[in-house]
Amino acid sequence: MHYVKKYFTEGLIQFAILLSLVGVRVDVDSYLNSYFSPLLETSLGPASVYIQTQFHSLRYNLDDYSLQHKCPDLDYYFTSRRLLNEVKSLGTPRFPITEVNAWLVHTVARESDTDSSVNGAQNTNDNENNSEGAHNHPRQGSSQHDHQQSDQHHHTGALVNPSGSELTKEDIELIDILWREDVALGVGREGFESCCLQRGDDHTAEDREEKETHNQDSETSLQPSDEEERERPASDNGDLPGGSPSLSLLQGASLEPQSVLGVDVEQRWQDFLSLSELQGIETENVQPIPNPTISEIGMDISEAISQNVSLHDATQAFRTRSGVTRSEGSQNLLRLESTNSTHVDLLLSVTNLTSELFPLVDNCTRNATNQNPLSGFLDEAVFDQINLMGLGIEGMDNMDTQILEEPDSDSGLSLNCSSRSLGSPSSSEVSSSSSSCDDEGAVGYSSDAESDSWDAVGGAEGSSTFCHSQNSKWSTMQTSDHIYHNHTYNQPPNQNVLTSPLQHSGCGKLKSVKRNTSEDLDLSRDERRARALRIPFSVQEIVNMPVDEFLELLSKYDLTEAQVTLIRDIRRRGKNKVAAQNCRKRKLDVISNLGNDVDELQMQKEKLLKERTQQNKSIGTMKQKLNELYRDVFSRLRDEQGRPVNPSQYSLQCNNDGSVLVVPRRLMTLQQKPDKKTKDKKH
DNA sequence: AAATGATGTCATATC
DNA sequence: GCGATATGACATCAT
Repeated sequence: MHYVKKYFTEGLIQFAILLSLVGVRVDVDSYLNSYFSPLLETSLGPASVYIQTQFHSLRYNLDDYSLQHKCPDLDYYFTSRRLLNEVKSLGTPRFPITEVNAWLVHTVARESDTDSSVNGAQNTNDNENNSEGAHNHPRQGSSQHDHQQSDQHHHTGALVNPSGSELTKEDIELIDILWREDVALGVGREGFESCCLQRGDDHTAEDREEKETHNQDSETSLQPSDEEERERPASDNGDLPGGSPSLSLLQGASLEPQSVLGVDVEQRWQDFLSLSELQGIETENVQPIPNPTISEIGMDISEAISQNVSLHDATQAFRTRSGVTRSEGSQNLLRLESTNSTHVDLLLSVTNLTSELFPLVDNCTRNATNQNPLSGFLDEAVFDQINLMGLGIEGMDNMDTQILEEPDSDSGLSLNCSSRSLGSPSSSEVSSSSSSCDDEGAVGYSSDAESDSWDAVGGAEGSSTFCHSQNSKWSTMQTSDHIYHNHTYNQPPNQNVLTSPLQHSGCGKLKSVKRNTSEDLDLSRDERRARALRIPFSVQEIVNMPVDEFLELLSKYDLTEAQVTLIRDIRRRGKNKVAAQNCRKRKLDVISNLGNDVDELQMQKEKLLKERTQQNKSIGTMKQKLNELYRDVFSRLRDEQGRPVNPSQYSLQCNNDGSVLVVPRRLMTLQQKPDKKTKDKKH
């Protein structure tokens, strides 16, 4: 009787819990109080409240809201209820009860596998449930039924999922581990556990211990409330102490004899149905939750992962027997194992887990909620969510693949480049590379890609079909990847043979070419031409070497006509370039010198002008003094009669002997005329 | 957008 | 005559 009571209690509590999972608090208290009030004292109220709030806190976690307390108090619960009632009053769609049906399907599946004795009753029950149209999907039911009848032995200890694949014991263990981690989160642990009771008492005992440890260690927020603490002793009469009330019920259920359990589960299901019928208002008043259960479940599991739960082994074992998703999970596992493991890896495994679990839910709910017009809502939501998770993981998978592959590809490119780069200089000696286009290794000419670019530019002189096929291969490869690589190979950077210091000062045409390919940034036109024709000499060498050496070089090596022409042109242009630069420099020097000369002459001119001014000034002073002297002299002169001499009629004449004569001006004019005549005659 | 300077290149002259 | 050099002229680019 004790077991019966426990199972009734457990069933009802499960029902309440499951309803709470979908955001509904079914008012079963009155029902339970009226029939099972002693049992209800143990854990029903707290359990439903607890799980409901816990579950909604997960929903918030899924929606990236702020993290909620994992142990919400009753205020939160009543707030949630109030809000849900408000939403319900708005006439929002009713939320289907597919969650409940899903777990019941698990229960049926488990019980169908327990033993043959139970199978008979189970099959009967399945048939009954199928006839009711509220339990199993017809396909699943029939397949399950067929499998069980034809190959019961094969399916012993395994759950059968709708797709026909099996959930073996390892899977169940995995699921159990996941749920064990989620037990504190309260997501239908009991329902799932009821499916897994077939594992036996030993295993259940182990689980019990693990449950306790996990409940005590992982979720501090899930510590039972005071009310729960008070009720714990009541649950200790048949249940193990510790953990949440749901856990207590679970443990109690696990201790049940399976034979009784199979009947009781069905009885509970019948009770549930009757309860739903009796409280149709309540079941119909199932309160909607926007985008609820699947995301919550998914996040529930992922949150279990986020709790540093080491599910690695379990998930791995789980994956190894999965189908496509398992293989994907394995790939993901292989990629991610090297790094921090548990989070993403387990998320992947959980995704696979959900993808394996929810088909059961899908089919079962579809079966169980055929009469519910909203039965597809949850299914679509479920699989949308799963798909989203899968897509997310696939996206992450791709990202990881890229991350992991890019270095390889990049390194491969580098290897290609380096290998080619290493290969060419070995054959880059002039003696071996000048005559044949097969020889790539001109000194300092690492790439022939310039030929195409050069030809495209139009700078080809002579036949540039020289090794064109090979160049084309190079060009396609180099235009993007080899551009910024060092082509100096074994040569030191300062010995880049194609780099002429004079050619880096700036070149107009070169700049125009440079814009065509980014590789041209460091190469002049002649350098590109020389590279294109595989000239085995550097431009600098061609330009700067002496004439005799240059002629010897031309005669020594078997160069084609185009090469010789190009070499001569390179030398001519190079020298002319230098000459032009020198010429301009000289011109500038000449201009500068002429400017200096102009300045100097200007200064000299100014000096002379100043000097002339000084002289003129002196002359003026002297004339003034001379005039004064005249006046002074004539003022003192007297004629024979003693009269003053008129200066206008007489003038002073200085002779070479220093004598001074006073000569009448008339006579002086007469003397000057014959002198002029004599001078003119002389000329 | 025009002016200007710098540079490369070609043609030509000169040595 | 050849090569080197010098230089004017032109084109192109950058400022």
